[in-house]
Amino acid sequence: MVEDKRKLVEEVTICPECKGTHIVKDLYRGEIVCEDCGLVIDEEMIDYAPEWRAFDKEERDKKAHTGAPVSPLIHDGGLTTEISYQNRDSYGRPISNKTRAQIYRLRKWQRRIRMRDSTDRNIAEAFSQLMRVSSIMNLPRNVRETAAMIYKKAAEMDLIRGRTIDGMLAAAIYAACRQCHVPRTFDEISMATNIPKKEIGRNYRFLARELKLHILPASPMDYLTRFGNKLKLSVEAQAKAKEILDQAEQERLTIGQNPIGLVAASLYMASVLCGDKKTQKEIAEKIGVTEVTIRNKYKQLSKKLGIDIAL
DNA sequence: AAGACGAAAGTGGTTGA
DNA sequence: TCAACAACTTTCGTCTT
Repeated sequence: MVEDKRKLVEEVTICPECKGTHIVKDLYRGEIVCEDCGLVIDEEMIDYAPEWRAFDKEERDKKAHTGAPVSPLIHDGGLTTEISYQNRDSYGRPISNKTRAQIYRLRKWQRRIRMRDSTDRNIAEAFSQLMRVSSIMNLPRNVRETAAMIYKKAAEMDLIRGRTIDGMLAAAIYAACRQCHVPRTFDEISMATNIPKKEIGRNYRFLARELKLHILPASPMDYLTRFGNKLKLSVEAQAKAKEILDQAEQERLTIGQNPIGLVAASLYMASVLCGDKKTQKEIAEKIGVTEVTIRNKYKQLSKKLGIDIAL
């Protein structure tokens, strides 16, 4: 089940930073990394697979983007059968107890089969959306699979009814990212799915409660490399930021704090300390918190940790 | 003029009576 | 059920480089 997620990359063989040759593709985090110095060479791994899934030839033919489109309007073609609740035969005569019991069983199965159909359709719809979104977000395979599992379970427990497929899927993706320790922010998922942050959060809490997902609170560390890289911060500055976070965690300053805000603050401090300064505004924009939060957080950190970043 | 600062009011969620 | 609360955000006027 768990095979080695790190594979050697053929194309890039020499690290531009340290000239090392141990470049690995980390499928787990969706990054290409130098094992010697930790430089993330590329985090945007392109997925060339089609955005749809097919399980047999017929389905493949249907889903390929050539040929006539499948109309969403002809789901079941109106072919489901209703079994009447009046216990009378087609001549209007009452029917015997024995046949009545039989018909009762038939009705029961009919209901079950139809319900299966509808949740299957729901899941199929969600999965094609999942493939689209994970392509946009470059989600690693294990996250996609986790998201699919979470959604499937939710659908089978009938938790989707009354909520939108896309909304619940967004929450499942968020949960999967957290569970795999490669968290994305509500903002990032919101951008990719067009679902408001509010709704993702609400659905996520609902899912976590109903499915009893034991997900640990996200650590600021989980965001560090991704955001550090996004800001194009130097390797030293990223190491410095990690140092600051480590210290903060030891001093128990991180509990009950928004990990995103902490990462933003630590990156800001590190950027100043290492002479690779980024403005509060730039960091705020890239990471998705406000300048005010960065300010408050870094003031708090520098005071409690005794780190002076006088300019 | 850009960047940093911080006060004040608003937001959505949690908690505890 | 509702008010108090903690953590963040938005907005905005002011200071600093």
